[in-house]
This record gives sequence, structure tokens and C-alpha cells, in this order.
Amino acid sequence: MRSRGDFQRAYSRGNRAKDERLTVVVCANGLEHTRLGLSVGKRCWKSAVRRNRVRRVFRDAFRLALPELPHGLDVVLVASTPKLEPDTRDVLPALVRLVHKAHRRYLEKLTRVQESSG
RNA sequence: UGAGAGGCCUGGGCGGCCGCUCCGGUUCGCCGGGGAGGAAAGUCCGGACUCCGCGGGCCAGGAUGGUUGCUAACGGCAACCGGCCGUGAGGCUAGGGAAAGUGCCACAGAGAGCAGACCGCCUCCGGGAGUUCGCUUCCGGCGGUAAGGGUGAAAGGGUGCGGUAAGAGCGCACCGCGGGCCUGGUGACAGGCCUGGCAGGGUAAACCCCAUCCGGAGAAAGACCGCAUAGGAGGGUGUUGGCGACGGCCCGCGCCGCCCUCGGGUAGGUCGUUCGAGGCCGGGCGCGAGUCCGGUCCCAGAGAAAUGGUCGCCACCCCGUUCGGGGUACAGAAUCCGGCUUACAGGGCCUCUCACGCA
RNA sequence: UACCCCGUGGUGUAAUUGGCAACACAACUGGUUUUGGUCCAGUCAUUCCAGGUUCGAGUCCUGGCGGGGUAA
Repeated sequence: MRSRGDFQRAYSRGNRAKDERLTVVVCANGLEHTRLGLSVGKRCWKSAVRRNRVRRVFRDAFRLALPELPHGLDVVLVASTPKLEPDTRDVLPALVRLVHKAHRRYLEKLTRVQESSG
């Protein structure tokens, strides 16, 4: 994801799931494929090297998890805790679990909206 | 051998699997190549580049401050000079002007800026006591004195000798200081000779004076393309006006409506964007910072922002000492260069000094 | 990316031209009180750090560190 609007749509309409390491925001994007957004602020690490490390681990976990994820979603990964030192083997299963959890909530919300409107 | 001084470099390596980005090729399957730093950092200076500004003057404001050089430029660097520190190698140094003017120097102290007499020392005068009648001592007074004590960060040259009632640049020698001349040096300055006879302390990172420099904004600069909407409505003001953004003022010049409110639009793309005051090698010149010539190389270019994840072996360090386990600095390009400053595990190299020992 | 501002006890603020770092609250100690409160007395500072100028620096200068803010 590379535009400001994509992120704002995910944050306003999407659903979240989090554990002690990362927060996942999920929202349908209307495309064939699933896209990744990363949000690692200075709140997490002041050092740019440490922030890059967190981003790269998240990015690679997303790459490895992509076959197990639903299609047509925007997935934003946010570093939950300050001073996070992530490991791919921990992040990968957590990422899959949280994405499915948030996606399930998202689908439930959509059906509720359709029932109330219809 | 020990203790130091100065400077420079490096800052993990190899491989497997899965990925990212850019360039080139492509039979569209892929293939080949490049891909973080010495500080990319802090944003403290200086430039390049881009746009804005109409020309000049005056006054502000800011910066720098030994000299000579280097440089595109600098508040940087080099060499040299002076001062202070160190046994030394070396280190530090905003280091112009205090007889252009103004301000300040608390407390202490007698006196702190047209200097000054608290204690002390000394002549003289008056009085008391002692006396071996030479004088000694005490008290008071008019004075002299900056040698000694004391205050202070600082007390109007320093040391010694002479001199004197006691003293004093009062005189002399040396040192310091001021002035003049000569020599050397591009210069800062250094050395020498003569002379004065010692005076107007400190502070300019207090105001200030002098010399030199400085137009403003910054890649979110700016250029082009595309798309969409609008090409407006209302009010106020009227040439003795307004605008020409960006410290103020003045003169000249140019333009003609200008200002306020409402309404409308804008978070797309391409370029700028990486070939440059560029790197490496060799040579010439220069003590050096550097510079010139020749050859050679192309060495990140993203844009919610790539340069990664994981595994194995080796190197180094620590725990342990049989197996094994853990760790490997500071730190991540964003228009680009030249510096400065700050951070940095470990490793390597060169030159020099002092002390001790041996030959 | 460019630029601006601020750092003083635990907290919030003062400090004249450079001359003994002050005040309030909090905390602690002691006293008063049967106890607590009130009140009284006392304690609590590397002025963010390192250099420099000066006789003397919270104040002036230089460099750093930390915090906050502004600009599409």
C-alpha cells in the first residue's frame, strides 16, 4: 500500500486484532490480490536501524504467510509495543492467526450492515 | 622493558535456499550487472543548483578577527609568528584596538582610578619617666615616607647596590616597558644599537571603534504534461492611491485598478535526479594544505520510501574449559558537494619522546 | 527537508548591570497535641553536560545532550 487514502480507509473501515507483538488491521481493497502496509513509528524505536529491522521482519513474515491468507485484502501491520525485537518464527504464526481473526470480524460486520440496511 | 606523544587505516569473511529495487539484454521462460556510511547522524558553517527581486543610496542587523597561503567558498585546512602549559615528544590558544569615548571593578581594605597614610618607619615641636648626661623609652601634635605588615583577583615596574632623617628611578647595573634607528623576513615578528627615566591598572566572549564579508527563500526549490471546476457574486476605497512578498527609510523607475468576504479547485504523472569542484593509478611543482598533466573507471537512486529473511562453516571475544552456550561497535542514503562537531566493540600500521637496563 | 523555542531542589516558578541561588507546594526529621490535623523549627541543588572569557558565570561565548513546537 502506497497511498494515504488506502491507509485511511483501512483505519476507518477495517477491523483489528492484536497480541503483545503486533496489531493487524484488515480491510477489503476490491482487488484480486492482498496488499501489505507497514506502520512502525518512532514510538517503537528511536533508532532508524532498529525500526528498519522491525519492518523487514514484518515484511518477510508477510511474504512467507501470503499463500495462507485470504485474497483481496489490505493488511496493515503495526508494531504494538515499544522496544520490540521481533523474530520471524514468532511473527509468522501470529500474523496468520490475527489476520484470520480480524477477517472473520470484518465479514461479521459486513453481514450485520447488510441485514440492518436490508 | 616500562611510561607516554602525534598521525593514519580497517571495522567481519565465504557459501546454500527464499525475496526486494534499479539498469541492460530477452526466444517473455528468464539471464547478466549495480545496490548504505566513515560518520549516511547532529544540521553548526560554506558553496553548487533553482526560483523570486527594478536600479541606486543611507542607516540598521549579522558573522569573522595573529600573519602568509590553499580553496568555488568557508567560521575549514596548512605552514609560520607570539603567549601559556609540559623534563620532553608535544598540547592549548576569539591572538586587532583600552592616549576616540562611555560603563563596570561586589566584599574586604586607609586607599580601586584627577590614587591612598590603618599599623609601621623617620625629622621636628611639646610633655612625662629613666639616665653612666652620649642618650633610651612612653604620650600627644605638624609633617615626611610606598621600603616592611595587613586587605584584595588587582595597590602606579622587578631584583640588587648605592643613597637618605626614614625613604623613594633619587642615582647606577641587569631585566621589563615606551620612543627612535639599523639588519633579516612577503608578513605576523625576531635580533642589535641608541635613548627616555617609568607614565594613562584590568575588562571589548560590556557597549563600542577598526578591517573584511553578507539580497531573500529553499528540492515541500522549480519545470512540463494530464484531469476537474470557476472564468463569478456582494461590499468598501478612489490617483495626495495601491502593487512590485521577504529589516527600515529616501530618491528614481515600471504596472493599473486595488483590498475584504463568500463561492470553486488542489494530496495524479514525468523531469529535476544523480557524471561529479568525482574515484583510482602514474608523473611534475610545493615544507604543506593543495595544484597541474596523462591514463583509466562509472560507483545506490527509493518515493507510506528497496538494499532483506533464514541456515551452515570460518575468524575474534566472553562464560565454560569434555561436549557446548552466548556475543561481534556506532549506526540506515532522500538534490549534490567541501568542512566542522558528536557516537564508535575490536584489530592493524607508521613516526617520535622520557626513564631504566644491557652491548 | 527547512526553521524556531526551552532546560534551576521531587513539582511549579524567581534571581536587577555578572557579585551569598529565592518562594510556594510535596517529602523527611524534631517539637506542640492523648492521637491526627493545624502551627513552629530544620533538612533537601553538580543551576542539562563539557570547555572558555572574567578576580568571580544560573547569567556572557563556543560545542554537545535532551525535550517541545512550526511549515504542504
